[in-house]
Amino acid sequence: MKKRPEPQHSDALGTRERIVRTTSRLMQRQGYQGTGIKQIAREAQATLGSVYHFFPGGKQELGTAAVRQGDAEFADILEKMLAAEDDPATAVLVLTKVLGEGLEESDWLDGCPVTSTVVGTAVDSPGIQEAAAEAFAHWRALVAEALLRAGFAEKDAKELAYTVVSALEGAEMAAQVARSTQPLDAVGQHLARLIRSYR
Amino acid sequence: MKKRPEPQHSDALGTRERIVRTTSRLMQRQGYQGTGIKQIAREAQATLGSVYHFFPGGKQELGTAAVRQGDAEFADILEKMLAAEDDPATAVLVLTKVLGEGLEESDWLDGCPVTSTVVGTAVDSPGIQEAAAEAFAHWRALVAEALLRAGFAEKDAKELAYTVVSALEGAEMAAQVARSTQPLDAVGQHLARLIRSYR
DNA sequence: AACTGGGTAGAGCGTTCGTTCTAGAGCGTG
DNA sequence: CACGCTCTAGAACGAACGCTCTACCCAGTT
Repeated sequence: MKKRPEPQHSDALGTRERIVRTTSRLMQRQGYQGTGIKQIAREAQATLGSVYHFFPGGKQELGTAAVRQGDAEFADILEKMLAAEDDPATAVLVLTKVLGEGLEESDWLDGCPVTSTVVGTAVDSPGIQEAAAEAFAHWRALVAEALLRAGFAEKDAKELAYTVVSALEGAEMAAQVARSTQPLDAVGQHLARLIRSYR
Repeated sequence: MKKRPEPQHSDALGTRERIVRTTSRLMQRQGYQGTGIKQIAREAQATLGSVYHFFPGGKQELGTAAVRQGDAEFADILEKMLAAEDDPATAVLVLTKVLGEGLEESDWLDGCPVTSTVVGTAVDSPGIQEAAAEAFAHWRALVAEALLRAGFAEKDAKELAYTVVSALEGAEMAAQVARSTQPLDAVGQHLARLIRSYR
């Protein structure tokens, strides 16, 4: 009835998967409005027919898929980082360092994929904005869980999670614009200090 | 030789001024790529000829002018808020409240004009990215000055300024996406706490 | 009265946009 | 072998894009 070919070799992903990843990567760099469907098809080595076959909702559906892809990718990193350190303050500090390195290695091109995709789309495309809200809520939940595990009070954990995720977003953007890791470094130090002040 | 007509009535600004403000407002909502020059001309009640007369550099020049406009507008608010309170921690807290109110009143449409304009333009338009970097540095300097005035050590003031501006940016974006002032409220409380921890 | 130049006006250029549409390749099932 | 179905392929459409261009208005100067 159904077969599952789907090999995970880097270049041998299924067409749908290739389209989503390419969309996410392109919108991360050029934003939603700056990314064309024909460019996506070209770079994903797919055709327009395939793109509209898998995403009949057109560009908006591609955008939400890209946001969800970015959500999942960053949630993976976040989860691993928070699990690797017993102290959440240290985990956040390490995370800012890792984000800074990634940004610098991409020559300051690859910021937060969710942010770049959602900015400037709220008006005409509520689906994308919702997916982005879900992504932020998802990340916030991961941070709050880690704080709870470390013994923080529930109220403190939830409020700190808002600040941690917001500050990380802002610092990544500021670092990208300034082409410097300084915003991420400062935010890392201060978030660690803030978290420790609740122990 | 020269006369200065330039009345400051709301609708009687000079054409150039009208174009800049309209561009800034539109790019704040729709981003750089999502805003067309013809739309700018239409809404500014100017013609294409006038737009290219004042901005021969085309869309990129309009974008940088819009970013500088946003820079100046927010710097005004920031300066007044920091001057109105003796305690910088309180000033930041009040600021997050004000930003939240502004966001809610615009039905979550008007986020940071600099952020929305610069996201997704770094690749092809370095001028806009530079103007945005200058805006962030400008705001950072205002915050650092206020902290110095309040007696903070120079190193602490500068590092805190990075975190305050980055966190505000991130919180405004998060609030806009979540359609809620919660991110701004949490960041306001935590930034105040962080600043106070240095006294 | 003639000239000058900053500013206004918008038709039109070539290009790209998102989307639609028809045609066909490949393949497991009747 | 023919059928149906998923997926690939890309030409074509109308609309919008950024930008160029010529023409014109009109105050100030000579």
